[in-house]
Amino acid sequence: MNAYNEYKSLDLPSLENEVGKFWVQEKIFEKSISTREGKTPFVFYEGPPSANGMPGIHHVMGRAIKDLFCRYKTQRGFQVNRKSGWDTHGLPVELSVEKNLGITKEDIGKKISIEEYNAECRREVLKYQDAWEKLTHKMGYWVDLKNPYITYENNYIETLWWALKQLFDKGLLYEGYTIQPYSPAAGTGLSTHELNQPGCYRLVKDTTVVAQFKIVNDEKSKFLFNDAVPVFFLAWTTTPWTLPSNIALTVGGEIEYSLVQTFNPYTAIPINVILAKALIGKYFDSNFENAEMNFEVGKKELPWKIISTFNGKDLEGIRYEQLLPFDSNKNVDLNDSQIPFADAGGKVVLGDFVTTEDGTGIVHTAPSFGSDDFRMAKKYGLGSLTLVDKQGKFIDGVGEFSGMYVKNYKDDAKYESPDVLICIKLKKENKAFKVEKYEHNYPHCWRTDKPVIYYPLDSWFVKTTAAKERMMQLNNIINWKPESTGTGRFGNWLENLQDWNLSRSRFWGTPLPLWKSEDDSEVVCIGSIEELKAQIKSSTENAKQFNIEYDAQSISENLKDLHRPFIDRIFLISKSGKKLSRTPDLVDVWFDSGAMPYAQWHFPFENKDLFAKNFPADFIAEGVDQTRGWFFTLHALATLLYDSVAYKNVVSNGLVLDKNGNKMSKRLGNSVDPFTTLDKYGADATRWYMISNSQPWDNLKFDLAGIDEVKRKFFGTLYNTYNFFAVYANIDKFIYKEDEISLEKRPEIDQWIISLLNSLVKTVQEDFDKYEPTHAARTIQEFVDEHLSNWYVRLCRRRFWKGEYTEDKIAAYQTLYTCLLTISKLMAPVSPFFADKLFRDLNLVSEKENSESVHLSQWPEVNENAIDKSLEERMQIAQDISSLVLSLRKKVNIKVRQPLNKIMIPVLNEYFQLQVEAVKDLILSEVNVKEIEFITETEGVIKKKAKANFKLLGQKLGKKMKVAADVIAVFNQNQIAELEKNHSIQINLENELVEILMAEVEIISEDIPGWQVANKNELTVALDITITDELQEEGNARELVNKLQKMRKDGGFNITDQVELTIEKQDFINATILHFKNYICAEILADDLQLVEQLSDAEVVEVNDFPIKIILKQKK
RNA sequence: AGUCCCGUAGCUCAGCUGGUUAGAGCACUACACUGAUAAUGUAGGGGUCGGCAGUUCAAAUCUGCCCGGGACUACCA
Repeated sequence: MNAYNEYKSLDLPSLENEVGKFWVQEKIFEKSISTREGKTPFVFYEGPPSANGMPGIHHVMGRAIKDLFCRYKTQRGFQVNRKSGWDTHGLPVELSVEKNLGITKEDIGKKISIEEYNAECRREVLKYQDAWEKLTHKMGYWVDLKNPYITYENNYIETLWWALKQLFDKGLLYEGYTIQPYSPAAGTGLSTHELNQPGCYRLVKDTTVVAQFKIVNDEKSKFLFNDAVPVFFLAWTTTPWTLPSNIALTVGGEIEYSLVQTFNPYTAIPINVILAKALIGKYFDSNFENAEMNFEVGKKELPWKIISTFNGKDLEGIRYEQLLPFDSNKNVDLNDSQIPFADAGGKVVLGDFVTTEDGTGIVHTAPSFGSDDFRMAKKYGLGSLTLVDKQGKFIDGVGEFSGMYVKNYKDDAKYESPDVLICIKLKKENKAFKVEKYEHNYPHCWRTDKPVIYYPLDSWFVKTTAAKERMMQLNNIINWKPESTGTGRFGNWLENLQDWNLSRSRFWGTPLPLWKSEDDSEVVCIGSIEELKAQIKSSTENAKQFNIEYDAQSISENLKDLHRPFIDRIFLISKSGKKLSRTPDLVDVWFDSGAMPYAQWHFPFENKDLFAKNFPADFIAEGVDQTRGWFFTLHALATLLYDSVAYKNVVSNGLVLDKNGNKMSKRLGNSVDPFTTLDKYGADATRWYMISNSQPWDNLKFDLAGIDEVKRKFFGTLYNTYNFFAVYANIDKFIYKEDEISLEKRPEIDQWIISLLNSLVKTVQEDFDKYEPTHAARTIQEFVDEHLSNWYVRLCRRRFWKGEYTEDKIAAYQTLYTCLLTISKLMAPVSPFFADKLFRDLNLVSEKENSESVHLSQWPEVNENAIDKSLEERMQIAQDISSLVLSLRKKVNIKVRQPLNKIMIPVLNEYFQLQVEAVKDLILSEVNVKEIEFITETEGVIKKKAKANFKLLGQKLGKKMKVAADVIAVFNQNQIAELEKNHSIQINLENELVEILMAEVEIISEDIPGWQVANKNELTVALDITITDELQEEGNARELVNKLQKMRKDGGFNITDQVELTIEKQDFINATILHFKNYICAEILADDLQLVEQLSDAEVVEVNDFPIKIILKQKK
């Protein structure tokens, strides 16, 4: 009892296992929240992971960041609730279910009912929940797994409905029409996610055409006509099947276009054409520019001539004739009515997306089949033509093309491509300028392998653009780490904000709570289950009134699960007697997670107070890939619903790459399994490595060797330091029962390490407050390695293992104990297991702290009075001087055990001398030298050197700086003396006298002629290397002690065992033993030392190259 | 294509409100130390600070352009 645990080796994984068990048994996590009851909350939101995939090493990274700030704030006294969550809806779940069942989307509702399908999804979605929970425990991520929010639960969905209803009531939810990737073969729209499946973009050869659009000669276009020759726009397309649906031509306003005189290559008819000047070379051979104007079909030499050149702007509004007029495109659709083509299209418009990289610089625009095209139609009030139906075939009334599939969707062996047929037709009609095969990347439906087309589909949108300005304002008060993600990536995204397309035509997700009449005239948005019940009730009455059959009882039974298909079975009857059916779309899963601040509490149906206390979040953290995902949806919903930010601080962390900087992927086999990593290296070393190696927002090149290094350098050193303390504290029975020895009564070195320790606490606290964990970890590591272990413990070793239990010894124990305990608190957020073990090993004996775990303890308070910068400075001087002396010893090959008489240090000011004198004893014992002699300038033995202070002089001298620096660098001793005496000196710079002040120059002592000298910055040290007989004897004595200590150790003696020593007389050693007998005995714990004439059965050891015979025995 | 991040020793990273000879750890080599010892100390080699321009007396640091790696968003007529 009451002894510090001592360890034989450092085994992080088993240590963590043990600490983890302790946390569970003693409910430490629960206590970390319950003991902060009533304290200021620090609100954290957990971004819900999807448990239908295995966690990866990058999840350890992300969660380490989340965990460390939550733990830190707990230590700072805040109450930090952490509700966990699971993201359960969405495409990935559906895809894996389909894969498992071997079905496709078309089979749903046919081979398998929606009910069974969704039941399968529900089972699938938490498939890896166990693995996730295991990882959570293993890595020490504290989050409340017992009460997670789960996005598929009815309560969660009900809150989403509430949120949607809020938006609906504010007029922020509307139905619109957009162009989306659509697979006619599968009969379904595709998400961008689906298009990004591997292999969807494929290189295909398509028939392309540069079509000629004949310009109408009118007031606007007359500048293009000067004879009877017809003038055409040239426009290129890779999808000729969209040409019958052409509505407009788009040109770039600032792009230069030329009117070119030439012939149609297929008909040899003389024509004038317009295309971008920069692209003329693509269609015309420069050899035939201005050639004689005649041409025959089949000839290669196509003559051409530029008639004029103008800007795209000049073409705006010019009209052209419909390229392929049919019955069905005489009129076009515009605002639900039919308008003649010429009134709603057939003209040139300006678009900023036009480039001169390929094509002709004039873009064929078919609003139904391209999103740019669609945008242009909206902007210019153009109509649209959709001459292709959802099966992917031309509708009736497109002449010979009617009923043809635009791509070979039915695997018809005799299939003829309308692309080709249209090109042939155009050629014949003098409307094609160039037809060729073109190879390009085109998206394909990953399920059917058939080309996707872009097609207009109905969708519901959130009108985020309405709150664009407000969202940007609110973004300014969010503290982004790094800042650039907020101002750059996120800010930019907000500036170019589009409305949020909510609709997904899928099965497993939150159903849109919208019920619509068939004629679209009535829409009801439902905001709660109660409301839906009320609607069913009023529907019953409405139904009665209109004699419609309505069985409220059986309809209400579908309320038990708010998913499809049950919800689809609910229909309503409006006051006007219309049947309202649910819009079959689901809500984008990002809405699920963006609404988690409300839905996790089933707000506003329950927990109103809880929500109020937990909104907005103080802190969230996710990968930078969430910028336009979760970070956006949280922000958008908070702005729209509450005119508030959703989070005040956000850390967006980078990716975890493999050690070569490549993205980890299962396919490449370079992904790192988090479980084996944690098993082998431990969570603490892994977490410490991740946090200390690179800033969270930089990508981490994950290298297992780096974890090893952290384990050795940091944990190894800290463990050694603790073990050192434990071994001696147990011997001396130090249990911190004595009163605290006041700082001023402790030796300088104790004051120093305590000063550094307080500076450390301050820095680490500031770093954590600023969400800069990397600097915090590195600073802690530097303190432990450089200062505590390599200087404090090394210099103080003797204080621990020598002599009586004096006040000095107690001071040493108290100091080291305080350092270790404080370190345990500072490192606890990053490496929670080891920190807790360290804390408890110390505290179980001392019982100084009343917390049973470091994670329940209070963050150390900074004692500003203990911080002594002047002391820190002089200890730095001591370290530098010691290092210089050691390097001098090395240079002349005199080992440290050999004492030397003196070192000499030139002093240039009194303060410096005082600083050195204060740490003199430390230096002398560290470098084993008897005395320090200070050499002042008056003795004239120091060679000095002057150096310009660039910062000061540069501002003063400007251009002359370089010359001045050169002049000052070669100042002789007299000049320096003059400067020191008068505090200024005149120098000649390019024939101009300039006064240089003392303060503008640094003077350093460079050399003491005649001595061994070493320099570091302004510090200079000389070493007297004369070894007198006396020094030699002392050196021998110390060497002998060293050998004897080794014999003790090899002989397996305990540290405290007393010994008896016998040595055979030798000329070499006699004097030494005579003079240093007491010293030797004290060092090796010998009661007596016998010097005898002859020894048999003795051990022979070499002392400074002389063999000495020795018998060392344990005293009985 | 746009936006953002990153590029400093073989590797991982500091330094970047412009200022003197650009630092640390790891790795490598040599030597030393030895009651913290699978630790430690000292010394050494190793750099066009991604490239090119510009601003300036002075640029790793500020500006512009470019190259390479990565992320996201969009598009490919």
